[in-house]
Amino acid sequence: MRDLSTSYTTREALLTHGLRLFWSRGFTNVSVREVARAAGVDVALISRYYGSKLGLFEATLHEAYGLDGVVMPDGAALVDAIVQVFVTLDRGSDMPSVTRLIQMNADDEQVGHLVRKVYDELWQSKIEGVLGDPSRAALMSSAILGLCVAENSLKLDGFAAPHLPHYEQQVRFLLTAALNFEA
Amino acid sequence: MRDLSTSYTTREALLTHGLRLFWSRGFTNVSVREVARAAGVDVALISRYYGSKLGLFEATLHEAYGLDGVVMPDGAALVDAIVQVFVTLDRGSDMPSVTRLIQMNADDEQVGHLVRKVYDELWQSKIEGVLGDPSRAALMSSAILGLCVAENSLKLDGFAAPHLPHYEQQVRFLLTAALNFEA
DNA sequence: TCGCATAGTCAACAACCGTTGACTTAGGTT
DNA sequence: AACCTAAGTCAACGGTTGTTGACTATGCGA
Repeated sequence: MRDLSTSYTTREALLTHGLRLFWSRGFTNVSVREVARAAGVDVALISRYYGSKLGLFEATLHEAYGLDGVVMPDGAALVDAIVQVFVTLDRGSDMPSVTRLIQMNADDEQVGHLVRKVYDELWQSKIEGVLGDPSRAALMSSAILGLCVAENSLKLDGFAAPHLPHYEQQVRFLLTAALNFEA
Repeated sequence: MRDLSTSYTTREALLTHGLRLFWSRGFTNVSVREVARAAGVDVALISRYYGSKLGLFEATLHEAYGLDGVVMPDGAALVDAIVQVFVTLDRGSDMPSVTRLIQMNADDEQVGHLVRKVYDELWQSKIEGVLGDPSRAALMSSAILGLCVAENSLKLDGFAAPHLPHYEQQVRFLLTAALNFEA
């Protein structure tokens, strides 16, 4: 049987709802009281179990991106993989997007540092490992970020409708261009 | 002689310091008390003169981007113009960058709407007017945004040092690529 | 000189923030 | 049964937020 001890359930509930809320509205815009209310538990339990609000946030980071060892293909397949993860997977899914995470938490210095570390460990370093060239990898990252910001934050007309056939084509185009960059 | 009536000076001081602070740390992360302290005036004067915190923010938007009618060139010169405004002008200058403004205020829905409107009026619609193609214009915007986010928010290694000769080259490359996008 | 509108000061408001410590309750072990 | 550890509850702390209204001071026109 599954372990139904209350402590486990509470911790998990806090983690789940913290994840959902932090990712939808950013760290600073979500209060611990709100997370606790969503999880149906007392506020004090957050401090008890995760030490602090930041502790809970860090836990959600590990929960979301902690252990998966994503293997990056190279060449044109790299573009496919990125498109799949950043476009197909992120869109319409509950799974939090790293790029969305970045743009939602650009305001807080402390959190921004954490987020940056996650992005680097999860994507930047891997893309760099595949491409070999840090400069080109950085350009690819910026292309990814730009597309995400344009869509989520700026809500540009061209990107506003996710079902548009243009979108994936655009993403693919820009990524391929960045991939072929020569310094 | 210059008009030295106190009311004018106070309004201007609030506007100036509000501009500086809002642009450096975002709307939500700056308190009205902080702006008032920087301006050397009482907090209540913000509500008096600008109605509310949001009112002051709107005023700073108009102050920064209100009246200048930027004329956009076309073709390759468009890339030059964008590079000049978004890279050369923004960097190291006190003049607030629109892209920086966008990324700093992505968290607040109310402010985000204002910021988006400013960006569209100031750049997106103009780029679109020059290129004719909304899809390509959106792609250029996303390229611009990505470069800005990669540099300011993510602080990627490749972009961390503004004096790097690579940077302008990268910007130019990605913008040109987006410019040549064909749907 | 008498108002009077405006500028500026001050204290307080109600609401929210993250965090803490004392408390009661329950479960399992000796 | 007695004990003890852990879980959960509750109220309060000190701090910050944006905003308001009553107050005084100043300068200008009648």
